[in-house]
Amino acid sequence: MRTNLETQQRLLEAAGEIFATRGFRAATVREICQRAGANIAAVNYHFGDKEGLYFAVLKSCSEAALKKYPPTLGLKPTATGEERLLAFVRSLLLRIFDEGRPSWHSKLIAHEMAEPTKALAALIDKVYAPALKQLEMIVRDLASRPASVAVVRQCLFSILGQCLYFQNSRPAIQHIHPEQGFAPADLERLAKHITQFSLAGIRQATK
Amino acid sequence: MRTNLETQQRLLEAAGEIFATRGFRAATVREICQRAGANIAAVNYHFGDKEGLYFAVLKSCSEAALKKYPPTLGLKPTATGEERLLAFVRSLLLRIFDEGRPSWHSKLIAHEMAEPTKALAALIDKVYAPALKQLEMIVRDLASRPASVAVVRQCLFSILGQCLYFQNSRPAIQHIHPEQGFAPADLERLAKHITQFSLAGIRQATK
DNA sequence: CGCATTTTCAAACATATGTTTGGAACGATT
DNA sequence: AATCGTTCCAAACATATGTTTGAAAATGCG
Repeated sequence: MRTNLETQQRLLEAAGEIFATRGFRAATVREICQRAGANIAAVNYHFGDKEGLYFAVLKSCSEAALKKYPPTLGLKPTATGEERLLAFVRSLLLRIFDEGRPSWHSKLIAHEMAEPTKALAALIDKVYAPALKQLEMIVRDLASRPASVAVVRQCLFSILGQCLYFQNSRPAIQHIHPEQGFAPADLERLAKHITQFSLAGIRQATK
Repeated sequence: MRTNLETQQRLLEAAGEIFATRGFRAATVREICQRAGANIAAVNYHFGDKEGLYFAVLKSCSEAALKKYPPTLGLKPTATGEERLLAFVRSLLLRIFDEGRPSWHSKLIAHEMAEPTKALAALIDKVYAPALKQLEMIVRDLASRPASVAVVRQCLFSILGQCLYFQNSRPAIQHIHPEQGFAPADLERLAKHITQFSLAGIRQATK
């Protein structure tokens, strides 16, 4: 009962990376098994079929991402709205630019958006919607005065859009601005910019 | 010499729609030919291979999008920076939410970002980079004072990100906010929000 | 019309890919 | 050591897909 779990684990690892880079459909079971050092039949034996493996990968990566960058963000209850916004933005950027599972998670979601599978709805409910809800609290807190649902929502879109841009347009960014780095210091600068930019935007939208 | 062009045209139409929804790899020649009412061999006869058809589609869709929403935006030379920003944002949103070729173009780019093909670099140089350059002029004009390259760039990212969010996360948006409409009036409201939000952000970043 | 070129078509081909299968190897338990 | 359930594996299978082919149909032209 050890090699069993080890093989499953290796498959999850290999599949996570390959699904993240190629998407569900373009990823091949053969490539996954080869990288995992497993037989071609291993996927069907351990996960039923390719789709079962994919769902398991999504589950595994979601949990890994939420564990490495927990929604609480390690903030004190006394943190100001601005601090919480910065923490939210920073954690999102860190997840996007991380190497390994957390970034797989972002890439998997990106692929789902471009070419949805049956897993999309559940993934949104489990990961995407809670993050939005959390951001909504922050924005309401930062608003100059009680804001309408529509205005708050537009601010959410503006903030999320600024962060996810680096997920969804990275090839273009790197092609046009090859000198732009994304080391931790760069990300911190970026997070601060997005936070300040959004703070001004929120105040403008709720003044 | 008539049916010839007609078949090529039908193939381009059908392929545009299918490549846009499924991406290059997941789209099948058979489905494209069926929708175009052409024989399976038509793609290879007229475009060499599937990739040739894909390149032709990209070219066709780029031209169609730039023709329907030209970079000049129909603005007077006397337009203020704010008007030009609004026009830029609006045209981008219109292209994203359009039905037909202009939206195919956006979707094709989105697929390229998620799973790049050999066409990506040329596509960026031809379409993406010029738009960025144009936006850069607007931002520099709106800055409170001469801004560094880095600050301007971050503002570009912020604005583009807000717009492209609706391209790259639409499934999530529609799932979480099913009541959110995207009729012309909604898009106008959205464009105004993004413009005002960004205006405040730019001023904050360049103060 | 007669002929050459172009275009269309049904079928076949070659390859890739998810899945199944029957048996072998393995590990735990008695 | 013997047995039983689990896991692994090489091979085969079924299907999907891009491409090719050779002939038929259509088209242009004198």
